[in-house]
Amino acid sequence: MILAADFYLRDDVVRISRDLLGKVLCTRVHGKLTKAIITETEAYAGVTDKASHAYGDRRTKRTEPMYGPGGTAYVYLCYGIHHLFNVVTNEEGVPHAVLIRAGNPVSGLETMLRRRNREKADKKLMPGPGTVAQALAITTDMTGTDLRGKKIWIEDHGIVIQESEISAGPRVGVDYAEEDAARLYRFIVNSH
DNA sequence: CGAATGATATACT
DNA sequence: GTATATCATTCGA
Repeated sequence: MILAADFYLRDDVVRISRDLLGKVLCTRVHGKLTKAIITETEAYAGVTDKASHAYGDRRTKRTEPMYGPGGTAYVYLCYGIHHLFNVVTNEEGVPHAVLIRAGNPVSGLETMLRRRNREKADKKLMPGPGTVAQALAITTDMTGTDLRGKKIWIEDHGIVIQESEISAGPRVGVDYAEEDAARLYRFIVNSH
């Protein structure tokens, strides 16, 4: 079943990041259906978080989707090469988001392998946020679209991740964020 | 370890 | 309008 709006509209982005572990991210691009279970996430807590693009209420054309209602996609190009996919949370006007950092294939494996230019499904299939987006063909033209659309959506397969299987840690690649860089906003499912 | 690579934000003219 | 610094990274040595 597809995740309902009230899942995204809650006001605790850190809690939503943790709850997204075990959910299934799905895309249908060029007629190809691909699904991946989410195994790693990071929370970005809006205007007060120095690691967030929306820190200091910097509302620009790029960050605009984060100001939309929870359940919207925020995709942008990083380092000129990689598309990074985020789930917008909280009510409209509050720019909270969750970065999807890693996943495991559920279906459409052949398509993902081809997109990633790999032979076998190994640990290098989706080890980071850029590669997840590449495997699922997520691009910036999906930014601002609803996560219950025809091209991209998130399903709940009833998979329950126990607290004991989750590790929390500091976020990656945000050294510039000073004291906010140390926050435990990253969640990983063990057995990666 | 370090190059690749381009959109975007910001600070100029 | 034009210029330039800066990235929520990846891959191959």
